[in-house]
Amino acid sequence: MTTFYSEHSKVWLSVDCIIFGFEDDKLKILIGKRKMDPGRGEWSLYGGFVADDESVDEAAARTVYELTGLKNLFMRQVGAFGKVDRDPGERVVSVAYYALINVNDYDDHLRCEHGVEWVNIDTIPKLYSDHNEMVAKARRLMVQKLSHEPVGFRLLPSLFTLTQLQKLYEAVKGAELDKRNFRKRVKEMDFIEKTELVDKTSSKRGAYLYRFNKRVYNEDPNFKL
Amino acid sequence: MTTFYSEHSKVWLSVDCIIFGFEDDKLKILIGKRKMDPGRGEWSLYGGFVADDESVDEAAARTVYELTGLKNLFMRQVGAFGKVDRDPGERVVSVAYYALINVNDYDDHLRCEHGVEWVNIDTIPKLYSDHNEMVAKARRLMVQKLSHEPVGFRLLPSLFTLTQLQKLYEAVKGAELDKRNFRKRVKEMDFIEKTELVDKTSSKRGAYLYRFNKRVYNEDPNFKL
DNA sequence: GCGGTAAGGTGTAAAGTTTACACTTTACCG
DNA sequence: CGGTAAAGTGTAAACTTTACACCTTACCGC
Repeated sequence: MTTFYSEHSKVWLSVDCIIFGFEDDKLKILIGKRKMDPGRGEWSLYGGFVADDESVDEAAARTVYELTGLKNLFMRQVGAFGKVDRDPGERVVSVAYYALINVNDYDDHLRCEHGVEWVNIDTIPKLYSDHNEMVAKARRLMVQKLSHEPVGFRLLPSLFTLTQLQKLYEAVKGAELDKRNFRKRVKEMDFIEKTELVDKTSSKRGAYLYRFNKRVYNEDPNFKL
Repeated sequence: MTTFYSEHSKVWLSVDCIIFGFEDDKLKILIGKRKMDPGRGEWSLYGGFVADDESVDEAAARTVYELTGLKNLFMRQVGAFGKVDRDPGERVVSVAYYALINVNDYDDHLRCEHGVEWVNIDTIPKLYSDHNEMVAKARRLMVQKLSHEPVGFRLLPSLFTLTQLQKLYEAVKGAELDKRNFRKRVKEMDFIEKTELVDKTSSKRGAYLYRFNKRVYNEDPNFKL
């Protein structure tokens, strides 16, 4: 508030992305082995630098797009990570973001091209620099968000069964949920709409498919799971 | 993950601080009129630049120390604010932090020297750049934090009456609370200890002073108000 | 010294929310 | 046509939250 810009030093600013997916009843994130120094070969989040002509949010969205080809994802900032020595080479401050994707939307060839893998959130290896901290904070924020806003659907296909939804929330909360209590709550939320469609891939009998209706949600935005 | 640092541009990185205090039963923050261009004369948060040899967290703590002379405050990051044009002059990305202080600890001469004022959180004027956004987000996070962790005490003297504590939480929640229900909850939290001391400044009868005992809290860290 | 005043301090019952719990249905498969 | 495996359904007890009113104390002014 008292000095001129030019007296101060600039820093490199990067973004790192924690991309959450839900597969085999497990929460997972995308990580890969670093292809550049420093830290070549270490497990790492996918990231990039913030360019002159884009906001930090835009840089994060672009980075996720480069990796996945997906746009308009649900993304939120995790925070800025700014320890002096967090990057062994230079002073780089990084802003972490998390994103929610439906794993089916992510082309597997594209995934392999970038050399990233889905790894269970509970068994993340040691990551480059402070990336484990980023993941831990992202997870806390994500759990909080999914409990109070209807964004968990972003991790599922647009049509899903109640069992799928329950397994998702069990993975998020790290605890088993009671089927009857879970369904009771879902029934009270009118914006989780039952369709006439039935999924038979995971049971002989078949389960009704449900859908999240954003319009209906906006009329009475109350969510809790 | 694929390129070298030198191909990218650097940015100036600043910190901006939302300093919360509690005075006259109201939540307030410190703001001042900008003393530099661009934006000279506009209401603004107090901020500063991140130096080479300090982390972003350290820069925020130093900035608050410069302003208030206080150390070891409760501080949390609000987030990075990185729109391209958020600063009319140059590309500056700012990381916002909030801090909790007991207004009595802040020397009023020092406050005047820096030309900052306590302003009621509900009547913040238009601030410079994106500072209103920062304040809004800081407030959300602070309210959340104070509801689930015993940090509200940081806004009060180390000895406080239950009426003071209740007024604080009423200000935080923006709603009146029931005195009997409030005290019932407080009584269940053993780490809020009654002393034998009595405060007579705000009533003829006098009210017992209480104290937050961190040790006892750590043995059974459960807080909710 | 006594009545007014203004803040401090206290318990209980009703409403609402959360939890625990077990059996029937369906359709495929062998 | 019996076995199997997932889908689907209701109720009662425990717990939490809310609503609510009166007595106490000590100072002040008369």
